[in-house]
Amino acid sequence: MKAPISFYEGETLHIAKRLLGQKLVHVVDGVKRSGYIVEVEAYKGPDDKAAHSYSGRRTNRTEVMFGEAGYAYVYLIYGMHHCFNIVTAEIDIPHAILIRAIEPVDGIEEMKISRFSKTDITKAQYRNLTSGPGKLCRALGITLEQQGHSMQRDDLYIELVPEEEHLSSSYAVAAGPRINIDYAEEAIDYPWRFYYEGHPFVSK
DNA sequence: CTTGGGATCTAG
DNA sequence: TAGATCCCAAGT
Repeated sequence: MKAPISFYEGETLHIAKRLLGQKLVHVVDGVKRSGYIVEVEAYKGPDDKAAHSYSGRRTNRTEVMFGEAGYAYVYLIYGMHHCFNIVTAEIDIPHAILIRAIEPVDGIEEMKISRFSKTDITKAQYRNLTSGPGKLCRALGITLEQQGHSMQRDDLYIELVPEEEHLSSSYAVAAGPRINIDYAEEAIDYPWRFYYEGHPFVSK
């Protein structure tokens, strides 16, 4: 079942934790690519110094964060990598959740091609398929084209995972400080990164 | 128009 | 551990 808009409304930290174990789906050329979410980070502007929407900074790039929940916020970083976020909370509250890692499920061969241009890869390469925000975007075929897209589309959505196949029953949820936000002063230590402890696809 | 910097990844 | 590589936003 596709996660409804209401899934993304409410308290961002709760939504972040609820996203763990759900399936992120992107359909490319009619082929479904997906993975279980195993690592996320919450960004809560305008008060969060790590957020692009800090202090209400509203630009073409960040505009979507100020809109309603359940939309994709995609941006390019370091000139070459894409990062995929989902907007949460109410209108004018510019929160978003960065998806940092997934465990591959559907379309694995297609993801291998997108990442390594071949399907014959080593174990180490397989572990690197989707274990980071830039890597998973590359694998899923997410680019700036998806910026601002609704998560209710037929080709981009979260699929709610039935309780019995949920990773949360096998892994403990850990919380810790977010990665690479050393400029964020007092927000550096906020424990807004959530992940499955010991899961092989968690970054780093 | 110019400039500085960034929620990363890979290779060596 | 450095280098790739370029959008984005702020300032002139």
